[in-house]
Amino acid sequence: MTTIKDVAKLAGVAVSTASYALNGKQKISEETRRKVFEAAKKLNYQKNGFASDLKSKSTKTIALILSDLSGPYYSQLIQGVQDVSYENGYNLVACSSFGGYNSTAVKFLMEKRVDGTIVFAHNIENDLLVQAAHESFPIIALDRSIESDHIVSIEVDNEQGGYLATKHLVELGHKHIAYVSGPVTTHDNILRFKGYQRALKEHNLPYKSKWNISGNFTREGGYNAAKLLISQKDLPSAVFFANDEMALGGLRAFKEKGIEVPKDISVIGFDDIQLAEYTRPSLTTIRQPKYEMGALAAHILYQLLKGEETENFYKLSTELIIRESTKILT
Amino acid sequence: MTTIKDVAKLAGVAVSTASYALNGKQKISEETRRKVFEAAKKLNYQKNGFASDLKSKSTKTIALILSDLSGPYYSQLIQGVQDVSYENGYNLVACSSFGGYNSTAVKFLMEKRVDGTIVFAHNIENDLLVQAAHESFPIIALDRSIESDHIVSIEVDNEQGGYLATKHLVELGHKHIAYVSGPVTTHDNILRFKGYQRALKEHNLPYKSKWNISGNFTREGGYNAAKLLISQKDLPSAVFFANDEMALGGLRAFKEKGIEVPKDISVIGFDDIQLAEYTRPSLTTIRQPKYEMGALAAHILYQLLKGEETENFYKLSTELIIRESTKILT
DNA sequence: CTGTTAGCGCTTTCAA
DNA sequence: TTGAAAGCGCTAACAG
Repeated sequence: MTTIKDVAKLAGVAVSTASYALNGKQKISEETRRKVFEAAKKLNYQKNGFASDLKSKSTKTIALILSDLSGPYYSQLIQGVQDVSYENGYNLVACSSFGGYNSTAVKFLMEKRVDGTIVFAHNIENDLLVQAAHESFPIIALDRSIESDHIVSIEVDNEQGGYLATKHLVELGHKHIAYVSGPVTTHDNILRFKGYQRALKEHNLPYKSKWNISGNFTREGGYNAAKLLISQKDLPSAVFFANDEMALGGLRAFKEKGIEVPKDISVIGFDDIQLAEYTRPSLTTIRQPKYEMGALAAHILYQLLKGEETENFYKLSTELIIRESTKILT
Repeated sequence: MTTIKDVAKLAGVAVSTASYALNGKQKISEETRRKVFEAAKKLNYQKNGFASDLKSKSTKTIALILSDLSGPYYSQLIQGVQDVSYENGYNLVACSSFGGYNSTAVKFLMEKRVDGTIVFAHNIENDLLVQAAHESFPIIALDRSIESDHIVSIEVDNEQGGYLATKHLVELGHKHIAYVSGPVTTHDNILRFKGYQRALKEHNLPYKSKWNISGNFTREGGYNAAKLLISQKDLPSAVFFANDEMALGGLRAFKEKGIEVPKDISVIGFDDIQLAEYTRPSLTTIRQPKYEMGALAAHILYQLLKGEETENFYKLSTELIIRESTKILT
């Protein structure tokens, strides 16, 4: 590997001069600059990133930590982060927290290989984030609330989303509304369920636990939950699936049993994944502002990096997207 | 920031001892190790990744460079890379080549911030890769063929895919088969088109240039191409869209004009994107082995990193996926 | 088993 | 405008 030393030697200047020239500092004469660049080119010199980072104590890059790099779910979020990063002249790398303590994510968090990070990965514990955060290493935590210095959390208002979904069904005249939940201990699920209950209560509708079925946030789980609902007789007139994946499974189960959506039963999901638009019938759902979330996260991170003050908690609203899977109860 | 020096001082040992202890080297006594860890914990010590990389000349991480980090298209590819990386105990970061010469990707390529890289981004030129590649920095180039030391290319057999698609249509009895192409200069498009022509020739079917329409690889382009085909009268009985996105646009155009797929016209795509399964009718297409491509790329990269020999060129086969959008010509 | 020390490749202060 | 030299935080060779 050729180093800056080699370049300096070939150009017949001092290392410092070579460094100044290569980095475009003003104080170097045209002549010298040219010589240095020539030498660099001849040797196919490529700077060693670590060495310069080590010295300058800044990498001009941030990391986006996701629990699954390959999830299409993150697409818009990434887009938001990317756009804002680009505007700010920062570099962005994405890494996965797959593998827990041995994951790339944890390595990046603990070894400060970047200037700051945005974390959207539930398999990383709060403690670890608290430990990793530092004045010179701010962290933006998505979809969790965490109170600590140098950490800002951004959450989607899941409670409001749950409320919105349920209210939509109620306003269509539905009085018997089932809730297919995600893993019961999940933060997201708990809040969506709270919103569901609040809407019921506000409209004086009773909550029936037999209509609260667990679906594990998976397509399969939603399928099974719908099957269970059907086998219970006394089918509700509407079902709120706590995410779209489960709703997809539910749609399939209803179709298999000859129950027509939305004629016989209304279905609403949560997330607005890409597929929601393409199912038959297309899926009414609650849209999470994912792009905005990513953009906001990046924006705040860059403020922090500039030493500016910010709130340490943000909440984003959801939006009801009405498609074909819900209709007025006749 | 607390450094290893601070830890050593607090523990009352030398830096080297602290380093050995922290890195789990054998030669340190239990007692000393304990002292060091205690001190590290008390100071919330976190190692500086660059410094150690600089010294050890290895990062144990590779980069996956994509032209668009947020594209759902890459999902399976990433999965393949990730799985194999995990098995090999390497870290993986993904970065985008968006922004050309100022992109994160180029920074990582030129500044050797990782041990090696897999590139799937057409906006990075061959020259740059050739320049960046080095014995200690192997590069795997996907979907392009490039001949240079320390670079291995992996391609999907686009020609064979084009042939397969066309042959499928021919075998269903179609004699009038249009080709909706991507940008005409694209490597991918050229090869798919070649395959199309080979299949025609092999079955003694004439090639008609009026049935070769450009669609730019976009949904919109496919839509327009289909419209054009329709307005030309003399509609072919089958259309091969050089990718699924265009086929989606085509499907919409046909539906709008009351032309039924596959009754009136057969449609085949290329890629097997996730949506292909969900359109009405679902889309017959050519699947690219994306997971395999990612896994193979990573596998080869790790071989190279271990100093083993490999081929410098690999070609992967495609597969015909028959769904509803093609049928026997009656 | 532990300590001393050189040095990875770079940036930047200071002096010329 | 240029050069000499210090030192970022760490690892590892070597000596004890």
